[in-house]
Amino acid sequence: MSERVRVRFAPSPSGHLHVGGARTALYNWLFARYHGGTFLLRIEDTDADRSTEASVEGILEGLQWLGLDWDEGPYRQAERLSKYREHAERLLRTGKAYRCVCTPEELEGRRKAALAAGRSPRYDGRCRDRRVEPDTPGALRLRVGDVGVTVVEDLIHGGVSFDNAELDDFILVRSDGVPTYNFAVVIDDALLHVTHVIRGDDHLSNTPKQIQLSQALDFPLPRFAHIPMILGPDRTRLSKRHGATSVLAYRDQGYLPEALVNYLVRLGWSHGDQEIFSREELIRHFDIAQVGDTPAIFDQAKLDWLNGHYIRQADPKWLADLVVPFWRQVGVLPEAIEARTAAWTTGGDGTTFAEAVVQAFRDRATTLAELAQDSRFLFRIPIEQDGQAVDRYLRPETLTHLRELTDRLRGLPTWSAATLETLYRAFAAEKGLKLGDVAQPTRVALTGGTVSPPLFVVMELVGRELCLERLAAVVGRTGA
RNA sequence: GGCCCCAUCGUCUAGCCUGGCCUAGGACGCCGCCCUCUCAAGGCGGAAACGCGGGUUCGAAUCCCGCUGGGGCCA
Repeated sequence: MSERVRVRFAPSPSGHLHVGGARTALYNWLFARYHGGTFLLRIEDTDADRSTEASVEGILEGLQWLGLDWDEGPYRQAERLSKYREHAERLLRTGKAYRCVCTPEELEGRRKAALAAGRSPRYDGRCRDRRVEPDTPGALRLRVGDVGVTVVEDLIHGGVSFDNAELDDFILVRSDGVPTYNFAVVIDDALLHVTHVIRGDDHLSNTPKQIQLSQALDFPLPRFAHIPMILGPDRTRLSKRHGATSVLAYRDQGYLPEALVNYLVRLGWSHGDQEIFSREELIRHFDIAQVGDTPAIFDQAKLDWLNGHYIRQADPKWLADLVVPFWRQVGVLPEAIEARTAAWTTGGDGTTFAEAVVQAFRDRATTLAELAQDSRFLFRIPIEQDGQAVDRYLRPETLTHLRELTDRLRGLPTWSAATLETLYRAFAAEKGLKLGDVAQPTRVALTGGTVSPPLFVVMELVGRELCLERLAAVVGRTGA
């Protein structure tokens, strides 16, 4: 490829950045980075009724979070209206386009009639040769020949041909002066020197029209790559009713951007058997020609697995910072974290309290939200008791043992996972018990449930003071 | 309705272009075992797919046609 690659992501700001759009952006971004080209961003906001500034901001935020940095833009179509007008006038002058004075109501009526009569609901071309005064209001239509075929040379689908007779004289500019999608896209892609149009499959049917238009305008044709869509579990186009589709919603649930990127890139593309890709590897290996042509179903379970993987791989320091807002969501305030951090002396290897927590809990969390929820009992806040666990593990005979253990814990010289384990093992051996016979009841007393990281790590993290308090509450004694 | 796209385990996919190496490979999920103070993580193992029908060929998941099914675009 001798020409300098220029690609674009062109969302319309009528909603959030959803995972389908994110994948399209990602493929464009990777294509640009692989070729050392330019990735530009364009906001398709000609539809003022449906476009919102909040949506623009959300889209930019989502892209930034995913690490998809753009080199140019964001361009806004709403600020480029004069360019569309200019080229519309040119088409009108050269006779490539004509003014159509049919009203929307008339068109709708004829469309219905055609459908009822079993004919195709295409525009019948009745204004094509009608002579109208230059300033007559009305829509602008492209004059499309009805012989021959238009072939889309697609990087993913190969040559796809459309009968020109199937194309009608589509509208370029509505009677209210607003350019249509197909018109604005062609103008902008040409004016911005876009070399490759990488977009969703749903635009494949629009492409012959855009090719016709490019030719009428004497614009060079970009290359096309129409990537298959992402579907929901019911095999229909992914939408809100399939649950979270917004990129920022995944962020807010505690997914890591690298996990989402890794998941999305593999949805429709593969590189042998490799599942995990660093950003550098993606840039090195991503080949648009390797993108498959079959639609893919979004699978939350696999995303969860990847997210868990990335959480386990992540630098604990970085994770510890990320988890703070999630703790807040489950009622752990920053002051509580600060207090624990200040009191945290064990370890001595320089790891902070939060880092130690992350290391202890990350093997069993798929999201940061889950990690925060699982670890909230470490703080001095009311904890939920699992009634079944209490009934099962905190029976009178075990409480006797816990009472004795409490006394020994109070006198333990050094409060660390290692010394605690030694103490517990010695106690169990002395009483002829299995470790689990005393470990599980202790776990229930401290955490409220039967599931946690290794007990002695948990005890170290909870700290002697709070451990003794919670044990005392359970064995029915006060005063630690 | 017309046109266009698509069709390998439940899901993501390798293989298809350039037929034989496919007893169809990997991953997620699921099931089992190991590890073990619980749950995970990790390790090991298992069940699980070429939509159907015709061709072409010595031979087809791979090429061709049809059907069926799904998706999309036209409003």
